[in-house]
Amino acid sequence: MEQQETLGPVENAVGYVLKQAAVALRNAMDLALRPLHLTVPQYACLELLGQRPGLSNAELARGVFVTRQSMNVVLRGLDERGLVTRAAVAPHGRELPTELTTAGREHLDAASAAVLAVQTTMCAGLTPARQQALLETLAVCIRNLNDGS
Amino acid sequence: MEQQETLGPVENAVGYVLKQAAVALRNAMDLALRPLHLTVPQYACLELLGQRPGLSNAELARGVFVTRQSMNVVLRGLDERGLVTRAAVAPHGRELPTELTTAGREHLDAASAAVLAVQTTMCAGLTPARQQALLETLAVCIRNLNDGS
DNA sequence: CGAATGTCAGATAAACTGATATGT
DNA sequence: CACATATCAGTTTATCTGACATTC
Repeated sequence: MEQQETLGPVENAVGYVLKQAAVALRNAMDLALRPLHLTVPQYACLELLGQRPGLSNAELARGVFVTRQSMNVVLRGLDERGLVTRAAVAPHGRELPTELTTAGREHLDAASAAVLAVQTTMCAGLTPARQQALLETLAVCIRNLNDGS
Repeated sequence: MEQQETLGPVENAVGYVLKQAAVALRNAMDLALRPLHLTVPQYACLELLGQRPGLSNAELARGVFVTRQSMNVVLRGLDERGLVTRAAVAPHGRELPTELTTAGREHLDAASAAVLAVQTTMCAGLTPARQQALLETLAVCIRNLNDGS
């Protein structure tokens, strides 16, 4: 197996490395969340709800950058499992505010700890300054990409 | 000192920002490659083949971090469109070396230019030193994540 | 035999677009 | 009416696991 040969331009492209990092992170999070039977999108939804209770489907969708339709699927799954509750009637418009149940809160706490561990692993050996620089540089990249579209 | 509460912890998590950047990049690349009727995995395969002609399916799969099965699908698509050719008989074992056709090379050249433009857009305003730091920091993250699994 | 490879088949996850109904 | 929301339905894309034959 010739894994560590000469590194061509491919391996040095920012996009390539960025994708690789995202995939590795995704896999690690999947693994960490599997014991809790949560997918990454489900976790993201719970986390957002934990910080901002009462968000509606459309608001959650915007918060995680997916369509309302995608978030609807996630939300229904969480609802069926009793991790969230949705208001039966809409207090305003068609918005159905969603909140964590006790079970949902417990799942979220466990999941948060697992995800934090992943993040700690990922950033091992990086000084706080370097982590901050990573955050800021990525923020610039995101803005650059989204401005164009 | 009071942090402004508009940004919750979610938006400051490294994983969150990393995913966001990867999604934004993916969308931008999809857009850039659409006129060429190439998906991102197909482009990645062409790029790798351009730099290392004669790679087999399994080797290509390892190069872009997907399974043999996934790469097989990509490769078949490219073969049917006449962008790559695969040896009819295996010179060694079961490996079927793959190479770009003339049309494949042309597609690759156009795709490379489009992808480079995306990358340039993404990194606008970043000094070479900051780009380099981004690459190195991400490399550390990748290593940290993969060592654990 | 054991290991790597190519490939067929089916399953899944996570997103999408389109259409429809409802409420302000 | 315009607009935002919820949700149903169908589709797409990119992956995966499992199985099997082949070849060194």
